[in-house]
Amino acid sequence: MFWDVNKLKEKEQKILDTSLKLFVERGFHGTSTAEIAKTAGVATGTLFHYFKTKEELIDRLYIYTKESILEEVQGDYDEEKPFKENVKSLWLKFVCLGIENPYKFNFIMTFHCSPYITSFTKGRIEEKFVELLEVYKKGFKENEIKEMYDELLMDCFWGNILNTIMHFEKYPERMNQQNIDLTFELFWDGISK
Amino acid sequence: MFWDVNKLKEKEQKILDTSLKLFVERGFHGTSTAEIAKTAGVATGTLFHYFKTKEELIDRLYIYTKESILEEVQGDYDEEKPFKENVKSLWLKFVCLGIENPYKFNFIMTFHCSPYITSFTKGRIEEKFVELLEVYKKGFKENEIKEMYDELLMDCFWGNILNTIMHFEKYPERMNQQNIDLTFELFWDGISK
DNA sequence: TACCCGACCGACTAATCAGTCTATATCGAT
DNA sequence: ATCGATATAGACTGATTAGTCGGTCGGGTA
Repeated sequence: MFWDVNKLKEKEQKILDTSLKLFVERGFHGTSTAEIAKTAGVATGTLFHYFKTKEELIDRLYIYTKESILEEVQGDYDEEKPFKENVKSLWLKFVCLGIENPYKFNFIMTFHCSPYITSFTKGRIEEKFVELLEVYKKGFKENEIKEMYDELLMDCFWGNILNTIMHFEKYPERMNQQNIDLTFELFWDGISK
Repeated sequence: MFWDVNKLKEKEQKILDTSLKLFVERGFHGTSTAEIAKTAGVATGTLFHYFKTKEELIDRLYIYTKESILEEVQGDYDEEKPFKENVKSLWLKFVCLGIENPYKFNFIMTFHCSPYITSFTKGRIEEKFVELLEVYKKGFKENEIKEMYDELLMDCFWGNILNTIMHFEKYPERMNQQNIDLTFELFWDGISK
């Protein structure tokens, strides 16, 4: 039956959610599978039923986390609006998402360089992010932006977003409309001619 | 004798160097003390002779790493030169240091948020960095900089440095005078009024 | 009814871990 | 030459680890 399909996946889901939290708080090797299972309220046998190895667990957690972020930032581009507003809108969406989901972003920041995630997995999900930004790349070329190669522009964009999220995580009392606008201007005025 | 004093500390030094490399590559819990000892070419007994616990090892490694960076960036401020040049000179020193010592910077990035380093240690070394930047803070206030609070300015400065290091680590073929100058302008034009 | 398959469990195992212990070696000082 | 202190070694230990195994349970199918 339909609700049983969901119920079946409930434990798998719980294992993923628990792993996200524990991996961020204590690291990959610092979190035992026994601890994940216990915290998630399942047996170790169940954990290894869904995930063949601990490596497969973190690998699939990486995909799951990145895809859930990607889903929330889809098809946002509005040709009617000025380019800067489009960029700011995307930037703001990522920043808000990061502040609302500190564990997800922390996990990605910590593990995107790690050897546990296979490069196949990294590449597969990276492609989707490049796709998302494709429509903006054209805009950057047509506007009053400093001359630079795509990779630098992308790293500046991402770097600024991650930096902003970490900053407001550190100083939550500073987070208000004015300061958020300011941090975007820091990025925009930097890349503007 | 003089060279014997150095020789005595040789193994301690080797343990620190080896730990830096292994902790970055495989994480804290992912690196066993036996592995560190073996790679460093000492016995486990020797490792625990110099470092009471694994926690003390990473704690002292953190101090050692940050202090070695700090030492190389001291007393650089030149009242004669324009402010922007002073800032760029400091910025450049950090960026070059980061590119020359990827393990050191990677270690700090990975572990400055980690629970293994005691907050006492973190605080003690953080003070010295704040001291270093004190002389620049005054300069920022007196120049044509956007109005913002110190913590945001500092996070932008550091964020840009770390971002730049990571970018050129990823695309070493892009690293040349022109692109390094450009990345600094990205920061400077961002914070400028 | 019978039986089959995937979900789920937790006791179990072989390997590995951080840290200890005891023994020897080498130092500088007297 | 002798001595206390420190440096070094590596076998050893109790605890913990990732992963296994043999089993129960319950819904779907024939």
